[in-house]
Amino acid sequence: MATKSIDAEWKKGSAELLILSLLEAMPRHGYEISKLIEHRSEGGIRFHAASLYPLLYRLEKRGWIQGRWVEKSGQRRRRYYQLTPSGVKVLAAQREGWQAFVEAISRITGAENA
Amino acid sequence: MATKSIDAEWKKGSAELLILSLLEAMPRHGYEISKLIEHRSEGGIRFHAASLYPLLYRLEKRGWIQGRWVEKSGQRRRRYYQLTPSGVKVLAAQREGWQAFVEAISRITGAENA
DNA sequence: TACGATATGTGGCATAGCAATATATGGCAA
DNA sequence: TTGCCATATATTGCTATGCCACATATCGTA
Repeated sequence: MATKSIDAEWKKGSAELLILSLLEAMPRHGYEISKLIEHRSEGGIRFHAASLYPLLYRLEKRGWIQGRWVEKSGQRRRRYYQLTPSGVKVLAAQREGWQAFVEAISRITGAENA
Repeated sequence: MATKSIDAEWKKGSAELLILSLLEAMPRHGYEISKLIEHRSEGGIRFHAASLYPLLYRLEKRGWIQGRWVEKSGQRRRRYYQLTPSGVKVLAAQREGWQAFVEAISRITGAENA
């Protein structure tokens, strides 16, 4: 139970919001993003490489994030992504959308006394 | 904008929670469920027939809901679904899981000052 | 040498949403 | 009487996407 995700299904769709949010403050690379999500959710939400990297390419292709390779001696090359101006706008819209969605779910699942 | 879903992606996975919640108080049929969700979310969340009916079959197959045909003169036959004891337990677990998920998302997307 | 952590990448399968389409009934308007 | 809309359930086929398993590559440590 503790090794499993909170719910694999619910992770879908929220992935973009999570990644864009984490890139808001500073550029980060893929592995860092996956570890951050894992730690902050206390292991509840986990991104697999096979989901994360293709998603990063999609976000970059849409122009929401911009990646650049950083090579430092003593470590494998990393691709750091940062939010583009377009990505900042999308993030704001997604935050609003997420709020609205959570409220809608709340109204539907909790209004059984109506 | 108003004709579009809040976000098609976020609907994924929450579908089961929505349906189980709506069946908690009383048995309902498919079309009724889709209309209820649409109205309570003020059009933000909408279930298409091609998603809803297969989902209802899946839930019934898993033993979480039980359907029965109701035929009344003057209207098309309807299939009313009600929660099974197993479904009640699953609903409780899904409610908890949803809460935990929303909190985890909040921690990840809002902790950029850490 | 061997293993684990870091770091990125991909082929292929399974799931699942949705557009389009179909069937069937009843009410209402042209 | 013909046509259209709302109700109500159902399926086919396309597409998007998550994940298992595997691969590549570097570094530290035992």
